[in-house]
Amino acid sequence: MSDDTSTRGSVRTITDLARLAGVSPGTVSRALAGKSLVNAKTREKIEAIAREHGFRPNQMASGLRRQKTGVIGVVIPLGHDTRQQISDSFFMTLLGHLADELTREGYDLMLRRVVPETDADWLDRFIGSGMIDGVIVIGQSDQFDRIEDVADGYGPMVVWGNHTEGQRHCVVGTDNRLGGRLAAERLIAAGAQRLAFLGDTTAMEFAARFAGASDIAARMGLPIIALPTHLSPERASEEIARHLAAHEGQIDGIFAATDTLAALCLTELRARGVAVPDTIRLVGFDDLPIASQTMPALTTVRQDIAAGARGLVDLLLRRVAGEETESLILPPQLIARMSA
Amino acid sequence: MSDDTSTRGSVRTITDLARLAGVSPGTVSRALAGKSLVNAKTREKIEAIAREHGFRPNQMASGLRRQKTGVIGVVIPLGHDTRQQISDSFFMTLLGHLADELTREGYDLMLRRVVPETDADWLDRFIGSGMIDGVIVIGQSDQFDRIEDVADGYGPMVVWGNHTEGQRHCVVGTDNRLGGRLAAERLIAAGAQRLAFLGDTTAMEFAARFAGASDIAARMGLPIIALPTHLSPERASEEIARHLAAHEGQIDGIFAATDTLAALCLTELRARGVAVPDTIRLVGFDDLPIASQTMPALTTVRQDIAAGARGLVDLLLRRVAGEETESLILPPQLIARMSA
DNA sequence: AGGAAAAATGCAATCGTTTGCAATTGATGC
DNA sequence: GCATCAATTGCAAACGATTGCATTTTTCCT
Repeated sequence: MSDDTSTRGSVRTITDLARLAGVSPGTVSRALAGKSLVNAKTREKIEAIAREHGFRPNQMASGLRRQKTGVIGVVIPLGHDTRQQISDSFFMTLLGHLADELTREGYDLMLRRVVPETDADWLDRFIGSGMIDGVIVIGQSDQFDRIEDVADGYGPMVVWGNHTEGQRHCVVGTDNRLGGRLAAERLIAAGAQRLAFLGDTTAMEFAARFAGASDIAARMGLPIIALPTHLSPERASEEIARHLAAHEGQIDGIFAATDTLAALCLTELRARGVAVPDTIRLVGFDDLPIASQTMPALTTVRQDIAAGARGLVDLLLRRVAGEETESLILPPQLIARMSA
Repeated sequence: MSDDTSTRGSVRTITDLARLAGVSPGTVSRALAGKSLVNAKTREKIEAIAREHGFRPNQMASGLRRQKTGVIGVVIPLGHDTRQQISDSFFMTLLGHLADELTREGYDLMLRRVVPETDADWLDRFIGSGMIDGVIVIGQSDQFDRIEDVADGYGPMVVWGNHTEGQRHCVVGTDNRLGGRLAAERLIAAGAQRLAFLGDTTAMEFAARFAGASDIAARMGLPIIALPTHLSPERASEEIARHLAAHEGQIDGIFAATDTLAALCLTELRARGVAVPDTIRLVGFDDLPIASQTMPALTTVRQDIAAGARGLVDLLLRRVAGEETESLILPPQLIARMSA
């Protein structure tokens, strides 16, 4: 190839480039940074040489000097159930949108999955590494207190999760309690009288969803029970089967904490020959793609993932810039389909 | 809190710590790095102080000096169809496993999504940034040639994708052609005589799957047609509907490039009142969680995602260490369920 | 006790870029 | 033609950790 004369990579540092251009490294730095303090012709020449040799300034050195890395950390704390989020397409979709948003703002994304149980120090370690300008925590898991602690001393952090009155860390999330109310109202409107909640209520978001459903059940004088269930498909199927067997004939409306769980539940119900929505009504949460593809299609509570990602990035970047920001609570929306 | 006396963050540099410990920065560095050249008591003292003040060495500075960052780049090139992979749970699951594997090996993961069309320079830019010790490319998209070019001058790169005879870059992937054969054989064994392939054959992996199916069709003297379909759910549904309408009654076996497409196809077939597998047999690819939850459950060709992630990381780290490595081709496995 | 070898530590240069300040160049006005 | 001022550029000190080499301290042997 003809442009191989450029000996790809022979110009590795700004100093090499400076020598070629016959100027000082400082000038090269300014030229490439687009500062106005450099003569137009000089800049042009430098840019030409840089382009020709495919030169890229070393981000580590730049980061070190400027005390800014251009990288945002995204950390996913995993609960006991290590495999929990790996298959949860909600988190993964959120991650995809985050990557888009951050890229658009010129930031890179450093992803870390941590197991708080085996590594109490997870958040401080990430922040203290000097590699990131800010951090987005996806999911509070059972680490609410630790996050609160960190928030006191570290500004540029935003968390996806549930909002609690008076909390100190900045959070973005759906109004889970309201979502729970919508779900329960729908189940009852569809004729359900004895409700059940499918999900692990030790997770804050899920607890709030359950609380919302309980609000409505209480107001209507109807019973509601919680059926603890893990998120990972292997365990969930079995647990759901047990729950359904144990409460056979005693429930006629199920609110699943997640569409994923709802879909599994649907499979189990079919296996048991239970008619949905005639015998048991079912409502999910998230409005994942799968919700519209089950048979019958899932009635569910939608979270606006794209808006969530935008909110997370927007708030975080303002915090990186030193601003104080309020939390952002997004409204859930009931998507009526066939299952309730 | 009592340990707030540690004035969190007052000890920011190795020099601060050295002053407190009454030694030189060099010694602190050696102590923290676990080198054996430092006295046990000194080390202990330094470690104690470090722990007490929550000290973490700055990774940027360390990376700069050592010319090693401890970060592996993961880049997802997006085709024309920008939204393509965002919802594709195959890629996201692979990403999750990659994060696990890299963490286990002590590396961080830097994620970047790029649109080669608007940014011809995507791969060189990432590599030249000095931020990463190596790069994993998830999917060749339509960038085969560019990847080949880069591979000539840059060692630590491994690509997830399809293997082509004589290619120069190191790839990990499923034997797509064999997978395609398995799918077609199954369809035919289930009674299909007129086959169709659902998917975009301009993507290399998909082309190989189609080629495999065509091998079998040709051997059996049966016809097979390609029905070009995008991956994003919005466009796919509509396109599938059009295909089904256009070829009504002319096909009795469909091989979908992806479980996601297969699931959508199933929904469309149901909408049209077509019986599966009686009238039309359907086989997917990937064995995603959704495959076992459709009605009827999907017969599909499994890719071992976890093994793929392990392979990618293993090969990459060996290349980071300077080794030359061969590509790794994983065997697909037919998972027989109800749809064919 | 004396001396050599081994162990521990300190010193200072280095990684590549940025940036405050000083020095140079060129332009302008009289 | 000279002083003045603005526009460019060069110089050198950072950023924080690492490491080869020199120096000190300790250990151990005779």
